[in-house]
Amino acid sequence: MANNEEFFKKVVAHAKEYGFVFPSSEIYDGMSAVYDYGQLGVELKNNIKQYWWKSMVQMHENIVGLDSAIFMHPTIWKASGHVDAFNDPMIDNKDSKKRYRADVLIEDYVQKIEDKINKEVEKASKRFENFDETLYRQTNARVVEYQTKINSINERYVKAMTNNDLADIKNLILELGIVCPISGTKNWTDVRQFNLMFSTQMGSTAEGADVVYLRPETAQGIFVNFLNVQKSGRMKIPFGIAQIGKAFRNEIIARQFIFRMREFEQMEMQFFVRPGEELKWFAYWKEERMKWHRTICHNEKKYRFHDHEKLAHYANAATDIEFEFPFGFKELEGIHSRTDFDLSAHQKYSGKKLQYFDPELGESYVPYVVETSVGLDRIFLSVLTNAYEEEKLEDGSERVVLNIPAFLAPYKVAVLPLVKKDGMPEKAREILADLQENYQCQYDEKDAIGRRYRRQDAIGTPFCVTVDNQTFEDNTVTLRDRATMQQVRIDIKDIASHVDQKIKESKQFK
RNA sequence: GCGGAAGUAGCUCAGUUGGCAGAGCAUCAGCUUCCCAAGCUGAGGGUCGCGGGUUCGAAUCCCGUUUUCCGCUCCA
Repeated sequence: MANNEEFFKKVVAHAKEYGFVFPSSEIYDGMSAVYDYGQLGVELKNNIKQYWWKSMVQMHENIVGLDSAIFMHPTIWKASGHVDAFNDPMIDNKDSKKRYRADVLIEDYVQKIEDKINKEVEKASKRFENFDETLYRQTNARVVEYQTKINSINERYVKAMTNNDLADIKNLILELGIVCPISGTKNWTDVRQFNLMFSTQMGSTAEGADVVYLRPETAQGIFVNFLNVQKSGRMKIPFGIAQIGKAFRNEIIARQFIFRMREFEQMEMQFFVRPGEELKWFAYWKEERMKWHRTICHNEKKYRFHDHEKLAHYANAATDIEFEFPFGFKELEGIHSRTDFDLSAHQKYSGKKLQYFDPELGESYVPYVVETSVGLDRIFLSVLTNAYEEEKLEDGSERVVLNIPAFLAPYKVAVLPLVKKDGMPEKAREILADLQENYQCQYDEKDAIGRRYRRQDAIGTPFCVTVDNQTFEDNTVTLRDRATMQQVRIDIKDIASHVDQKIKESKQFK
């Protein structure tokens, strides 16, 4: 594990050093869990996006795209359950360092009182055979006393929650003498509210402004546009809507570099199906998506499914595709059978019908939804961690190489004059100009050729084209392969077709 | 959020008891070089994370803060 930690640190350092990922606002000390993509990172990220879009939208005639706004009507987040699901008050015990939900602590306390009541009543009823008037009265009085206490606790708790009076919830915990089950102490921190969603105001005056949220997932933008797309695109079920976009989550703790960020990018596809057919499609997409991932990293052992046993409120089946990062197997993509939860909720909250008339069945229904939702930044990280390699070469020297699949590599070709004289730079720039039409290319004439090859290795450029003296004799160049370091001599006019072929091969699933 | 450690040039780090801010690599310019980093000459680059305090004097001591890493915690 220590090795993996070291390895991961090296990948992170490499990402920064070569311009893949920078900490956000670095000159102002940075922002926790926010990162910027640099000149190489943006290329890699865009390539991943394009590949996903092509696979999902371009290659499926029944899937279309969408780009919905980040701001949405606040009621959407009530309908989706996001507003209610994440307003728990939390409290920490300073001695045991354990965190609890303050409401659960109070509920547990109330539960204990109820247990006491039950015990007493049970005790009393056992002696019921030889009826004991005194005991009956005593028990009755105590039940009333407990019940009053419970009621007053509940009343105060509800009031505090309604007024968002977190200080009073803490007071209540202190007054009741609730102790941490682990440390047994009452050394509590203040109660704090953790809300998953970022909020801001819309409207230019403070008084007239409404609270709006930054979307915590892109999916809802698809659901609320379901009928727009279906009708304007004349879509027939089953069909899908795909979207790539930013989402925002106010994570309590965000670590592991770009794995969990507060601002991140999702690539989602919501597939609308007939009720009752959702599990069939769930199985279909589960398999399809796994195949897709395996074109990015050809090592099958790096991927696995993690089926959810405990399902979210909206799902009737769910699985994750996990990737083996240096810090363990972690979720890359979620595939969820969301039932009709979202569309039904929006139908209810908006008062608008969100139904589809199925001409084959001759009836209307709220479609069921199967979702594929993948973290773009996580794929990025999986590509990077999987690509990074420190090689010991035969001559004893070392090279750091990023084995990024050619079809995703930030730069496809580097064009290099063997030496900076004899017209080689000019010839190289000629070739470069030609290749730039189709590929992201680099030109480099500084330093010895071997060093330049290493520089390209370090940023994952799969091909290096080198102009030498022979180029002027027969119009050929050498083409070096990143992985093997082998060179072939090919005609200048064949470079493009050669590179094309290799790029194509790089995503072939073996 | 709690606890621990760290933050000095682009990177890796040194900096003694508080006394002129350093090295290697990298970068840039030039020379050399016909195929796999570390040849020669020269140059640029730092408010020592940030703010305050102690001191004649702080990278160094103290307090606060922030970021990163580790552990805990959290993650429909």
